Amino acid sequence: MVLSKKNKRITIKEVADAAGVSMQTVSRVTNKFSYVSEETRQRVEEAVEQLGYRPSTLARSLSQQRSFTLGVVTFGLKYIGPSRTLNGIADKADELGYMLLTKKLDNFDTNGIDEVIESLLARHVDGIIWDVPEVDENQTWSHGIKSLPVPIVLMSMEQRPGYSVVSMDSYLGAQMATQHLLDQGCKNIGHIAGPQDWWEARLRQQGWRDTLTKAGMQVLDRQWESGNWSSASGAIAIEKLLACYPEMDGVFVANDQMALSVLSEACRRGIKVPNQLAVVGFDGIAESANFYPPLTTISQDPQLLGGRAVENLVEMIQAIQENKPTATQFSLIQPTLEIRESSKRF
Amino acid sequence: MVLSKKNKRITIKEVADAAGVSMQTVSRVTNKFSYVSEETRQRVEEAVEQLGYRPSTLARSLSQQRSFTLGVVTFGLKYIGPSRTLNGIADKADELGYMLLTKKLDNFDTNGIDEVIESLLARHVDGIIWDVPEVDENQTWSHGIKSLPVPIVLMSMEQRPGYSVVSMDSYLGAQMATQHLLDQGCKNIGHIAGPQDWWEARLRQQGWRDTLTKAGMQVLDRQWESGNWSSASGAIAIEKLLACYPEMDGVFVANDQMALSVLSEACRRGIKVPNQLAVVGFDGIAESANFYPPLTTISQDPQLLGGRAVENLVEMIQAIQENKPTATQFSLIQPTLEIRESSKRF
DNA sequence: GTGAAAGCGCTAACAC
DNA sequence: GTGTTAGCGCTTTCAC
Repeated sequence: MVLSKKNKRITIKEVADAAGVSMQTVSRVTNKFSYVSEETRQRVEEAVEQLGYRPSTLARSLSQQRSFTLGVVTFGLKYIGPSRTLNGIADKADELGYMLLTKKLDNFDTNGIDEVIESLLARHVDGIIWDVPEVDENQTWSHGIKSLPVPIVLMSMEQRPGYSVVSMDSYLGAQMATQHLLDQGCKNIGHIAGPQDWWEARLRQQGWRDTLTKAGMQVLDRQWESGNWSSASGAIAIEKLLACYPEMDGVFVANDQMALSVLSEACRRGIKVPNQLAVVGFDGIAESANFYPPLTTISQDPQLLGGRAVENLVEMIQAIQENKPTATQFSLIQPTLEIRESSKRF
Repeated sequence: MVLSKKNKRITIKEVADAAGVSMQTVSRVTNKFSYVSEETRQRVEEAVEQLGYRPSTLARSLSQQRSFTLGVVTFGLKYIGPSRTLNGIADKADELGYMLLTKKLDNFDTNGIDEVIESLLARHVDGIIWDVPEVDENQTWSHGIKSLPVPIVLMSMEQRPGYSVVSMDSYLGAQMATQHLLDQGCKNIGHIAGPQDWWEARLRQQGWRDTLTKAGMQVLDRQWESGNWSSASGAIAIEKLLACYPEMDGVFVANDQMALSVLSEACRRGIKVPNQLAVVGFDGIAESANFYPPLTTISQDPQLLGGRAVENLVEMIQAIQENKPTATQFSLIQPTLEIRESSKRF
């Protein structure tokens, strides 16, 4: 294959010349709207066809000061959660006529943030979706980005004034999970949490704790352990928990990957699930329905989550275009309880 | 938050005026290279700092006819495999100074293809990575894209003249898996395949079949079933297989998700893994180490796969810049056998 | 070393 | 309806 640098783009000017009209007229034809006589339109369309002309969105972006491109910053794309969200973002962006410029962040160090944002702005994105979980309270965000020239939607964070945020209601989900275990007659409900510097992990733990307290049970430190979301860490956590809290008859695990290890360990030790130990996970990954036994879980819809973020962002972009004030929103997406055999005692 | 349309960008001209130099000189400073007197450089840098000037990559792309942006077209981003590959692509792109314009394809209908490619070209990507599995032999690709103005790297496809392709050696992996089962003393080795219109699914099946044949065993139709990669489909497949091929003492499953269901079903029926049924999966997803029992699998490194695609693409881009001929490459990435308890009979 | 002019491909604003 | 002019923000080329 020999591609030469010379492989020149057909420009609007060439089309104009070929059709014997001005560039403006060609522009009018390719952008629909504004009237052009049927005859002229025909001639232009022919020229376009013949020359194989494709308008340059890039040039248009520069001239219009609008790129119809959104910047998306994600974290941990190699995990299933974030990529499902990205999938939701991509679908909705497509639907609304935007493309995605994606960038991943690998660690939470503050330096990278500016750089990432700059690289997106340099390419004139119309808005930014920030899907990097907040770790270590306020460390990550709130940082320096006081005044961005484009709107931004933050994902999976606490509500904060001046920003649009889209999050899943982890606290509610945790309550639903724990209450479900109580309803199943569990008397000693443990918890395997996510990394404690993640906001969502803390929320899930709090939901568990509060629900037990409200039910008049006390919560001891030996009743919970934390992992790092991975199955491997779940395996370690459940071992410790079984040792420290042997009377445990139900456990709420902060994500499905870790719950998988709980089920595996139960199998290995001959602990009967759900009768000796009822298990509830969180996330609702597709595979959880085929764990053994099938896992009861708090199911969230990342498609919806990502879609909502795009909707909010595009709303803001449009408001700016029309010089209206942009209202920030806080969207809390509700999870649902998916009851399966791992917890069904009756 | 009130963002106004007026939120103007600082341009190179403003910096030039502030520093009392020409635009050209500012450009020389921001782009390093080419000499500028130390004194002038200082003044310019100060002005840049003070005004908060950030060069517009967009404008530069137009003027240089080079965007340092790669287009990536993926399929099934919601699954873990494709997103791990995307992750690898993102990492390497970052390393080499490119950004990613991502687009997802949802179905294999040919119409969408042109449109997707056009939308990338309209934004002047320097090259394209096409990570859409080939379904229905030749249907998807080979199509109309006779002559793209930019280089492209195809992923997970057969070698084809005139194109650079990066694929995993599924055939080899399948052979390794099957041979391993033979080595463990299995006499009746079944297979759960992926969807038969996927190239990789066919390869994996062929590797299994050929290995058995070479070992002097015959392969009957009732020895295999196919699913659609999902755990749910794996559950159905293993049920059928157990019914039709009851003497089966080993099974090679085309991906880990489906293998999960095999393990679950075995557990449910009290079939001992690996002694009554040895199981080998494919992909090496992180969770497979925490299945019960831990799954032996053919592990592939999507990070490496994606990275290689970017490397090849960037090489081609650079060759074009330097007006050298671009050589196409076919890269086959080798998988490895990860032996765990699900197959370890001795 | 530094600057002026032309151009990348398109559209907004205003003429006619 | 259609054309002209002047940018969008930068780089390239060629003077000086």
